[in-house]
Amino acid sequence: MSSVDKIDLKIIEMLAADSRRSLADIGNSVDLAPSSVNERIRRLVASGVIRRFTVEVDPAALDRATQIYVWVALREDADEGAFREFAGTDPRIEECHHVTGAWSYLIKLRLKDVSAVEEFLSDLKSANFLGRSETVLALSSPVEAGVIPKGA
Amino acid sequence: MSSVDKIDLKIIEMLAADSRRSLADIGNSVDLAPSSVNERIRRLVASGVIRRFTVEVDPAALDRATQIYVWVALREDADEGAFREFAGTDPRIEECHHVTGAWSYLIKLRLKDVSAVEEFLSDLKSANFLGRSETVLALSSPVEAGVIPKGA
DNA sequence: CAATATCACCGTACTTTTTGCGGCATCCGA
DNA sequence: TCGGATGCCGCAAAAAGTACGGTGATATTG
Repeated sequence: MSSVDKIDLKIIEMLAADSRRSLADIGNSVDLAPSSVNERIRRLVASGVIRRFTVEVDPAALDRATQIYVWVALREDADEGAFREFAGTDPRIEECHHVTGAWSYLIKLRLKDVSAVEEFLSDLKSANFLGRSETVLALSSPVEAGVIPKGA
Repeated sequence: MSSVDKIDLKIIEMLAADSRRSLADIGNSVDLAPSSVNERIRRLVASGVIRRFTVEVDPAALDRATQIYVWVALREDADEGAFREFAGTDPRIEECHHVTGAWSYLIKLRLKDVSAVEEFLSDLKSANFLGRSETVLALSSPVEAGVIPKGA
């Protein structure tokens, strides 16, 4: 079994904080030789526990400083498969969840500014997805992660 | 001014997809010498455009496969500063936004399972933050990022 | 308009890190 | 108790990252 033990967890934590740390450096913290740390990381990646090495970027630098949530009820006749496809492709959509409650989907957007919301909604509408929707703006975010551009 | 030109953007994209790509490899794609790519990355990090090198982890491996949104209205007498402090510290909270609309905060949680929601709400309550709340479960997520553990 | 300063890039030499692999101890199952 | 696996180690080779002086283009200024 691929268990992810205490040491793996510590390694993951260190990599999450700074994935450029050297194997020797990490090895020091977990009391393992560099080659052993390497082997563990290799296994974590191979088993899919670590999905990818990446960078976290300042949203403002990418013109995506504005965070917006949109509750969506799809049209009765909407092609739900096509909608999911659209959601996965559109770079403005950071998250999209099928949710409990009165609405069917919750979409999280990252946009340049609030004026871009209108364009997004009109895109949804012209693709015949949109029944009703409700938009919520994030005014400030005590806890927020940076952006990580979607994989190609 | 720190502009982030076309080339920087491409570099960022490549690093986002795989931050372990070699400078030589990246250099090939943007037609720059390794040392030049290095210099650009150094500047992107120094200027804060790239916030950190990190890893994206499978939520399930960290026992955080369940995504939950909680609308929160703070108690009238709640210490808002303390609440923000709490939100920033609690590892269960992935995001916390002050939002427009009927509720004051929108919190995104990553938990082991739905049963952990109750515990979270009771924590909020016993810290005297909670006025009213409404919980929304994510059933499935067409678009979802992996977890990136908060920095220490 | 010419002299000069600045900037980004390049190539090379140097250092550090990663990677591959044989060998060894330990733990488990037969 | 006897394999057999598993995880770790250390070393050597390969690769990657880093530092830096030099160069040409572009911008600045007298």
